[in-house]
Amino acid sequence: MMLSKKTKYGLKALTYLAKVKDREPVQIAEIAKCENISQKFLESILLTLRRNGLLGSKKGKGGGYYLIKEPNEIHMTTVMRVLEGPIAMVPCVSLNFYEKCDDCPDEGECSVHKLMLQVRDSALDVYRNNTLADLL
Amino acid sequence: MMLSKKTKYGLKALTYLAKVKDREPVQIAEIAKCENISQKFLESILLTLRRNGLLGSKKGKGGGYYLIKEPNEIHMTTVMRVLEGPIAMVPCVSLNFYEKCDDCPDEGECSVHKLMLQVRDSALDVYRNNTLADLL
DNA sequence: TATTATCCTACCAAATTGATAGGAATTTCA
DNA sequence: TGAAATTCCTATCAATTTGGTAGGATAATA
Repeated sequence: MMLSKKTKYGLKALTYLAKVKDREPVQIAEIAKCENISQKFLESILLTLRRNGLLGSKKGKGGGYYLIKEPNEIHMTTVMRVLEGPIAMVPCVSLNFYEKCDDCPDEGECSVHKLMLQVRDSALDVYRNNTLADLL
Repeated sequence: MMLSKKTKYGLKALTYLAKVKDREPVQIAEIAKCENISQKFLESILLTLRRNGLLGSKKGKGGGYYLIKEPNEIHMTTVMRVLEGPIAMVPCVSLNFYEKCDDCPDEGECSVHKLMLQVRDSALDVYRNNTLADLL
């Protein structure tokens, strides 16, 4: 149940970009150096953030990555889902990726289900109440 | 960030045992069968639950595992920590297993820290407010 | 003393994670 | 026009974690 480094690094990069004036493109190398992240690994993370509509990019000299929305419009629900996957800790309580447990005959009677439903709701609460702007 | 099967199975087994009359010992085989769990895997899970003071056991004929506390005295904070490990998703916000991130110069300024602190608190809230009895 | 059950250690295959390699595509600018 | 800068993309890899298995040691019962 640890946060993956992918998510950790992705969040740090987003934060870094949120602080940049005028949304100027920032190069991978700069972010990697300042945040102590393996450059190649960060490269792949920024790529998925771009593919999922959170970042824009520009190639060639003076190129790099930049936010395409304002920090207060970037919700942690989105960021977490893109980087870390479903917020629910079991598929049977997932809003977006629901799946029935094949070993569990009755969800209503399942203690795991009952508990994880609460955990999901409380996590969702946090993520919904935080945008990137709130973390600066 | 998925819940491990270890935790899932462990919780199901605890729930199963909580429903047993007079805390009679129940054999691994019975729980495994009723809850659709690999018997050998469940064996190792019950063992760690016993070693961590959540279960008692009895060997030989008529033996098995049983709760040694009442369900309403078994808190989910304990169960989760024993089965799943630290509740915090990053060591730098862990109460019981704190560790400084070596890549992060200032926790107070770290967005990951800020967010995960809230997530930890909200999860802790859920786990503190649930005993095994609440999940029956 | 035979049977029943937990106890314990070691092992294993599959999946995931964090990271690297190396070049293709695109943009800038001299 | 062409060299440099930068993202884009695919493939690969080692280490770790996870879920599960094997096989016998130990203890309790009858």
